[in-house]
Amino acid sequence: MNVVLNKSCTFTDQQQLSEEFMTGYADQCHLLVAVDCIIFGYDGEKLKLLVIKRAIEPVKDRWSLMGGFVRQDEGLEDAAKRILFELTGLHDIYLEQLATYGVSDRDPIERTISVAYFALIDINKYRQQINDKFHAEWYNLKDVPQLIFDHDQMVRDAISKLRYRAAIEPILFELLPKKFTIPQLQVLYEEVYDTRVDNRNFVRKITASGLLIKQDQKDKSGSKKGAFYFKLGKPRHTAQFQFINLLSKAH
Amino acid sequence: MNVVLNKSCTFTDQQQLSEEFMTGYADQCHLLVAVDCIIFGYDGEKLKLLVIKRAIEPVKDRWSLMGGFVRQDEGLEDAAKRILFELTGLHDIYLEQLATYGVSDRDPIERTISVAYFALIDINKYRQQINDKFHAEWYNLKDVPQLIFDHDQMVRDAISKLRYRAAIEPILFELLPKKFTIPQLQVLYEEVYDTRVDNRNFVRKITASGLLIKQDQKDKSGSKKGAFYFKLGKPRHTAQFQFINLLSKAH
DNA sequence: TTATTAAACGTTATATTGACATTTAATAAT
DNA sequence: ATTATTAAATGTCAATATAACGTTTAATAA
Repeated sequence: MNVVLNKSCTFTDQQQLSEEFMTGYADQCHLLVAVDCIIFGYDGEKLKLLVIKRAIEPVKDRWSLMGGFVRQDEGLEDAAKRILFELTGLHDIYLEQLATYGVSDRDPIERTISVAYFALIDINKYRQQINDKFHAEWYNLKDVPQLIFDHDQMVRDAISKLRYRAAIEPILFELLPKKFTIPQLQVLYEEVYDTRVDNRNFVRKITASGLLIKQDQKDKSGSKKGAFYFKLGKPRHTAQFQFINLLSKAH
Repeated sequence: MNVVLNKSCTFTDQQQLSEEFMTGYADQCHLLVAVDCIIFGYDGEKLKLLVIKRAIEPVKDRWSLMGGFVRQDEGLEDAAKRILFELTGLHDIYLEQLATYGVSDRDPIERTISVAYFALIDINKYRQQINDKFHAEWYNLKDVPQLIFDHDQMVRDAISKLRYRAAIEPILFELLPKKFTIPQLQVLYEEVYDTRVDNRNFVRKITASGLLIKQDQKDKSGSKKGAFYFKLGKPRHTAQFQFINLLSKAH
């Protein structure tokens, strides 16, 4: 594999910190900048991750996050949106910057900085469209195969951040359809935090938030009795509710 | 000002996403990658921010965060540590990645990605050493002057993240000396969250955490009676205590 | 009509929280 | 020596939130 060294990088050790502020940034080191997407999905039962199977060398046939390079006049988030669209065909997906990975040897081909974003999508909305060429596949979070480079670490960090954020803001609703049931919601929390939750306490707290609006219809698919649909009252992000204590363990 | 366009960037619109996985990353776009540091300090009374006055064109005499470019074989965090050391002479500073800023026009000179880190340091430990050349200055957080580029936004984001993190982990102790007093600690929380706190409730909660170890000596500098010193018992980060409800407003 | 299944609902004891005032330890002033 | 001053340190109680726990209900299947 051929390592491409950037011609315009003529860094020397005498370089001063203040060089940034010389006229222009000539002779500074330019690096490859990639974006990788950790795409979470929920189908009403399992929390899943979308990964792609590399069809091309190098690391052919290994699993990977969806990623790509940032273009010259493209913002980071724009790049992430573009990549998500190319993979899923979806617009307006919940997208949040996770972290940037920049250890110098993280990519064996060439030194690359990767800005990781995580996305939350309702799996049922996603219908594999143009994207057979990416060999995309949903895996249950627990069964995700080993990924290339530092992508495993990215996924761990993404879960950690997801838990973190979901404890403070109601972002998990991004994983659900407009209408969802309480059991679906509860299982989602159980999946995200990898724990069982006491149903009665869960309902008490979630209703105390005042976020949910009960619908007349029921979802009959999951049980004989059926479960009432709810929808989110306030716009998904405005609600400032503490979800921290939503999890009281089931016994 | 001369805009330096990277010679090795020969991106075309026909470029495929999967190009990342061709043999090597030839002809991909390389970008400038900078690191900027949001440096918080506390002197026992005020939460402060360290900024530098640009001595050189362009944007001469404007205030700025401390930053620099990432070098070819240098990790992102290594770059941040190097910059921090060059400015403060300090090693082993608490450093956390904040976010990466990559809107394509954020830097008027040349398209630059900036990875922002925030640092927490005990001001009294910091003695301006080699660094007169940077014209560094501590400002009370409320009085920080306007900064260049998107640095104001970075500072706002850093405060937001600091509050966020401090609500879950005891990171604010990084801003204090080894031995500190309860009043110092309380004022620190008040500064970070920009609110007054009820002293009795604060003490109850902070002692309930079991983190603090009371010392025999008192700090006599602040009052006639003096305030007992405490130190942090457990290593600063291991403690997993919920600091969320540490703030009950004073009336 | 009965059995089955998952959804929906309620109570109580305990722990946590917010609101609120007084006492204490040291120094400074008389 | 006594008193004044200042900030530190401490305690109580009512209200709220929490965790733990079992029973009833609505629908379908047998």
